[in-house]
Amino acid sequence: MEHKNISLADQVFERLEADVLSGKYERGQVLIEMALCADMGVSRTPIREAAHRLAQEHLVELTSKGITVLGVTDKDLSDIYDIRMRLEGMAAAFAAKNASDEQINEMKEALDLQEFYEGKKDPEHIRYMDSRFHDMLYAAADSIVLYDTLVPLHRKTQKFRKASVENKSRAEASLAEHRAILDAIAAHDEDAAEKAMKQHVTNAKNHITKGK
Amino acid sequence: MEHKNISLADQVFERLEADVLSGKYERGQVLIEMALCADMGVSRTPIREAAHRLAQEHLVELTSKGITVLGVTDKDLSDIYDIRMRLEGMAAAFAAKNASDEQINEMKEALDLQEFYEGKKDPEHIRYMDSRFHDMLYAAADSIVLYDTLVPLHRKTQKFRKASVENKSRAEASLAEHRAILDAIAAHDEDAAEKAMKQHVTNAKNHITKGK
DNA sequence: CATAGTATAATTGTATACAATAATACAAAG
DNA sequence: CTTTGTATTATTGTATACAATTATACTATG
Repeated sequence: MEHKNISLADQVFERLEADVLSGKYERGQVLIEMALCADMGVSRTPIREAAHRLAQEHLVELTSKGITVLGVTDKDLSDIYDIRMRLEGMAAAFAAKNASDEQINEMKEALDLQEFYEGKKDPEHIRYMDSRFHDMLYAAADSIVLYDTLVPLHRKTQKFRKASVENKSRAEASLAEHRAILDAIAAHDEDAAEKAMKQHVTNAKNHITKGK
Repeated sequence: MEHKNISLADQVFERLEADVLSGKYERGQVLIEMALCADMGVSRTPIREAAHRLAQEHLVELTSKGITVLGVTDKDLSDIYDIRMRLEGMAAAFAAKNASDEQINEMKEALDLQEFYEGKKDPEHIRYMDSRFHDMLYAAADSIVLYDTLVPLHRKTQKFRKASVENKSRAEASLAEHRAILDAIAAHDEDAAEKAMKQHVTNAKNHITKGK
């Protein structure tokens, strides 16, 4: 892998976002800039930059007391899936229209890898390949606005997807749904792609919010 | 009006965003932090914070050369309306479900004012009341995620709405569409609200992208 | 004991100084 | 004339110093 010149601020942002999304910091907890500086071994500047970006995504709130953790509530999660139901369908339709043969092949490889890791019962990699498929699909849709809108929403659901990838039957169904979506995209059938994706996100939501 | 304790960074962000969206800075133009400091009479810290927030919204790009203006392209605009078609419909449905009587009354007052300003041929206020109606509807939908997703998209279309509010027949049609949406919300008819909103955004897109 | 007031401390907001990197101009060599 | 190497400059990234605001603890007073 290539190492890009990633700024400290970017690194802090990723780590802080991951810690909020993973639940390491719980809702209501107040983080202090200086304490984070000591934890991460950087000055306040990159910490502040990251905190402000998190605030823009409503994952934290900045007050005179410090950085209050908000995280993702059950209501947020439900709303995110409702939004994704509509927008991922749109993205799939766009991808069906615009995807190049190369992009389709790359997505197919991602799904083959997903199948491989399911055989090895490797949840970490399964989740990664799942994210990768969606990310590649967003890219194939060829819409910066759609990409910027969907990626943060998708990331916010990550900790909740853990249970799904560890559940064999849901993981298998998810793979089959991905293949159906890709088939429609490969056939450049926009309607079919949109419907298949809508069904996929609906199923994912039902599985994740079950019992909540 | 109450004066909230708005930081310099917030002020710089609003001004910079407005200048990018209004076209004062054109696409490709490179802004330098120090030059902006001199323009606005503040230090680099708030300028940097604002620039990074703009970068997160893809309105600018940060490189070693400076702050490159991206703005909103025609393709972006088209995609934004496609997204809004789906999500504003969702917001209207949510609002039909959740809006309080007080919120419905407030929206009605906003539409009455919109009608008043159309009579006075005051485009600036027409546009403001239009934004206000949509913003109140987002709030009535009672979904932070939806709100955070839609508000930036709505703001990005602002400079393109200028022509619409100055066109008498479109402005009148827009008001009638708003009233139809509000009627459905007041009746708590989710499907009707969604359909009415979808039609409204579709019409708005058709009017704005006409000839592009 | 409750409450108001005040001094202190903690925290963020802002400005500036310093470091690292990347762009640019220019000169020298082929 | 082109190209390559180098010195200089311009620009952002980062750390730190300072200011302003807000929270907190404590004391005096009723």
